[in-house]
Amino acid sequence: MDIFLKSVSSINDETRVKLLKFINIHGKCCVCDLEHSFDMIQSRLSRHLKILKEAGFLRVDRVGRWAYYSVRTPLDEFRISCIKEIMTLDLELPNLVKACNK
Amino acid sequence: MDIFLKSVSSINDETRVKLLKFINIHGKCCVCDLEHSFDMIQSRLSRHLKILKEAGFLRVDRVGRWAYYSVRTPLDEFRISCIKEIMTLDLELPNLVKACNK
DNA sequence: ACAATATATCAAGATATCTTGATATATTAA
DNA sequence: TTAATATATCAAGATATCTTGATATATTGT
Repeated sequence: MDIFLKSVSSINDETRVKLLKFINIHGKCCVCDLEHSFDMIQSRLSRHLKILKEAGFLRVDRVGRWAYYSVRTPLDEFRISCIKEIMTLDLELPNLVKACNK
Repeated sequence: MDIFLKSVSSINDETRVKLLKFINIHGKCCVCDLEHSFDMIQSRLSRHLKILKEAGFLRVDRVGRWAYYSVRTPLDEFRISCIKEIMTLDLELPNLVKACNK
């Protein structure tokens, strides 16, 4: 039950649904690109990414000072169906802005 | 997005997940049977059933003074996958107690 | 019409979640 | 080693959700 509720509560937020869809579309994204794409305060973004990660939707790869978030794979059937449903939603997503000094 | 978040938030609660599974197992249940099965205060139960109904998971049929809640059908794919996942969860559900004067 | 039963709704306190700004940590460049 | 960049975490206020108890509504039986 706890794991189920963790998955569900992680997508019970407009910001995180948009982030998840955005990352699913663009693939691996570093935090600062997301920060600038979404024009979102960094602490807020970091928190939302952590929640999606701990819920099993995202993974992080750390390279140097960067953290790259991407959709975890393989995903179980339920999380796949959640992402599938999120992909059908008509959301206003920002354009990808490359902003950090890589 | 709003409809999606309504569905998701409706199953983002342990009580409602249990109710939904219970009703899916037993079929049509009236409020007072649920009330006694779950040993739950009536106002609380009524509120949770309303949330599941408005989220599209349940329907109500009123017969005389009784309200029977059952899983709505047909359900879209996403809600089906939610219920499917909930059915796999190892939850402690109460026994069905028939308690009203029908 | 009156009482009893079944259900729904409301108000208020308790609890959880979200946002922001400040600060901490870790890596790289100079 | 110092400064700058990228990311994470914490504390506190703002907002939303849950629970309870009281009350409202609607139906049935007498």
